[in-house]
Amino acid sequence: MHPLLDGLNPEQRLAVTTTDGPLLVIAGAGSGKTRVIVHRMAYLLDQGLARPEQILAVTFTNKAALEMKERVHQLVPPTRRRGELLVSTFHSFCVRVLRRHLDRFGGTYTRDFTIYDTDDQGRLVKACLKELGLDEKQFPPRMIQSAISAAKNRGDTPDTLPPSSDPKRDAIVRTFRLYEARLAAANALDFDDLLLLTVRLLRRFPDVADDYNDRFRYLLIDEYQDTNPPQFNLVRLLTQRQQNLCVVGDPDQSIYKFRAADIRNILDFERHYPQAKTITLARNYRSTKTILRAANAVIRHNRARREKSLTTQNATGEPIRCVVAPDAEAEADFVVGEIIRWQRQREHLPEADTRAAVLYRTNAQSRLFEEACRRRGLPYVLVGGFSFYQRAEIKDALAYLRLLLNPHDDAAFDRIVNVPARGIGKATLDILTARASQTGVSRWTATEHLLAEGSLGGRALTALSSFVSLMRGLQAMVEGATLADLLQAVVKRSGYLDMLAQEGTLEAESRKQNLEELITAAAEADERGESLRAFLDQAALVADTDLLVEQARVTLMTIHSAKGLEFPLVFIAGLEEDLFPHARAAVDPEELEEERRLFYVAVTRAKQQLYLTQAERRRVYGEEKPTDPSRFLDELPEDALAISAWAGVRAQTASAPDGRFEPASRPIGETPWRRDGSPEPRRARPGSSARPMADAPDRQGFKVGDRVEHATFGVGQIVRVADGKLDIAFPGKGIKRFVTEAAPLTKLARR
DNA sequence: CTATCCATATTTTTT
DNA sequence: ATATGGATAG
Repeated sequence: MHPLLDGLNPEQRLAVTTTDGPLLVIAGAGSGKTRVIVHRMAYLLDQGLARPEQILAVTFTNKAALEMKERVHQLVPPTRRRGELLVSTFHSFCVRVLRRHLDRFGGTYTRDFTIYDTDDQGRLVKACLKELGLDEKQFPPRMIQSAISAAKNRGDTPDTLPPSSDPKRDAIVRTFRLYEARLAAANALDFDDLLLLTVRLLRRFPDVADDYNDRFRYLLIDEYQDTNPPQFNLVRLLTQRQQNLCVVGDPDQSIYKFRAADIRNILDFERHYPQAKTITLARNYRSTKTILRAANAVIRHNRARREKSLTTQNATGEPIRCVVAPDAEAEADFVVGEIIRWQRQREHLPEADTRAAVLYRTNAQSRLFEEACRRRGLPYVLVGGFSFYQRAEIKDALAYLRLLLNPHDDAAFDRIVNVPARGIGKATLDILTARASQTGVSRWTATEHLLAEGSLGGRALTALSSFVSLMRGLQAMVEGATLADLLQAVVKRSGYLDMLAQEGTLEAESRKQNLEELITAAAEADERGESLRAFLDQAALVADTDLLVEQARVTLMTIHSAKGLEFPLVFIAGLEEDLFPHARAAVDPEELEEERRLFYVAVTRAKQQLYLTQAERRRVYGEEKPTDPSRFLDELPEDALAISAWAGVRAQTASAPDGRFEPASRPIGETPWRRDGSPEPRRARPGSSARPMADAPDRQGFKVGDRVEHATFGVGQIVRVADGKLDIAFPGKGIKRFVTEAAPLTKLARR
């Protein structure tokens, strides 16, 4: 047998070797679909069916792309893969195409376009509403924003939408029109545009489409159930000349409807490609029988689905443990305590077999788990939330760079024109806005016009012209200087560093450190020979999961971020009505089914042991409210659970004599953790937060709970002191370990 | 024009 | 509980 097929089951082998024509691989959770894609690519290369540059593989995140590429490289000797194997996300691929060909349109858009992220988009929508005199209360920007995005993904433009007497529809259409005009004036594309314009480009210029059709002889699409209409169109356009298309996905794991993903793409694949062969991978290699049985039972409650039941030869495994905690803090404490206990029992095992994940529905839940981890000194990595590239100072610095590359980037302009404050206030900006919208030019051009006319008052004139000369001076550097030097000049000459220095707060210090880290990243990009353009593209398109540290033994993330990942130990937290399923989803039966698929995804992340937790009370908008158990809990087979009753489980809070926190809740039948028979003291009141772990201070006087500053990572909190090593949690960056003597640390005052 | 205070909404999920 | 935005004062 061919060595690349070794260790694959018959269906997987078939999926790897059926290389001719369209192929649909319905791959259940944990059925080794990534493995199939990887081996398929390796097989194509090995058999000489394609050279690397003739293969295009599309994954859901850049991280997955990198990993997949690496795995192919491991399977195929370098001699067989001269040329670049293209594995990327749809968005990254489209940026590549557009950077090459967008000029063909001739109009306002050029290949120097800027990418507007969700944040920029939101600001723009707000500005448009304001300009149109529409009330934000009546038409929430977020709602308008998603309406515009939905319309775009349906293929609508402001012109195809008829004027409506419904004030809401009317507001949407008018905002949509202005929004598109402003984007065009700024030579900016939002995330949706990246896909839409690529489709339009390939349609309008058949020679370009032909080029790509000739180049890519094999197309592989992962997570096909989450493709949206423009992505589908793109796939269509790339398979005009040949249909060596392999799509892999699981309809039961479709969880991105809010992003316009259309599950029909995968359900109707055989209709779209009549020649298609279909292979189903129904054997699960990941989870225990118990976990899989639960997953199957849950997903069976969805009506709109094709029946598919996964089987496994794995062990039966432990029952799924369900725990009700009195409140969310106790829930987090319990989870962290269990992780510690579980990992201790497995100290002798390889690290990969001791990894744990805490999954939750909303990012807001992450904080509690972070805090619990810190209290217990458990190192963790947080995925998502406010990632590095979402920090204000990082976005500010990048906005300077964006403006240097594209002066018409209005979002960048607005972001930094008065940051740091240089005397350009509301009045001046209003004049600027008026001029820009009257003449339909960018804010930068409007500024130039205003300055040239000399119609501005003295103070505004000085302020604006100093800004313009700052940018011109920096612009002169763009060609010659390295990225790192350019960035350094930006933060220095703009006065950004001075502003931070003047603030003198810890917060400002930490921001400064973040900027230094960005400069380090720029220096690394310099070493890779990356252009400023590539650096900014990457910053706009990185997903939070892309930054995930694989080695972390504990990962906190939303279920959405966990798609495609697996862990021996998984906790699904917050199993409460209105949280999971989320209140906004529970009203619509279709959305409820999507929530259930989300739950299915969460359950199937677990390999060995699964915990489901609920908090009996949870703070919502600062107010404690009682919760109801999630309806999903009722959908699990009772005999797969460690407890079956959910109502009325009320555990007392236990606290250990040495001040450590113990889980405040436990499954029925387990004795509370207590060393002596003393009456249980009440838990610290909210507000006076928990005492940190009472580790002995080391000889430099660093204690758990101290706030410290590190030269590179900024301000953090010590979470563990042991064996001459310090674990320090840096907000948003996870926990790093240092050797006490060597670490460049400064102790800071307690908050 | 900037800084500060107070009211208000805010929580799905992400390329 | 916290972030944002508007109003007010300096």
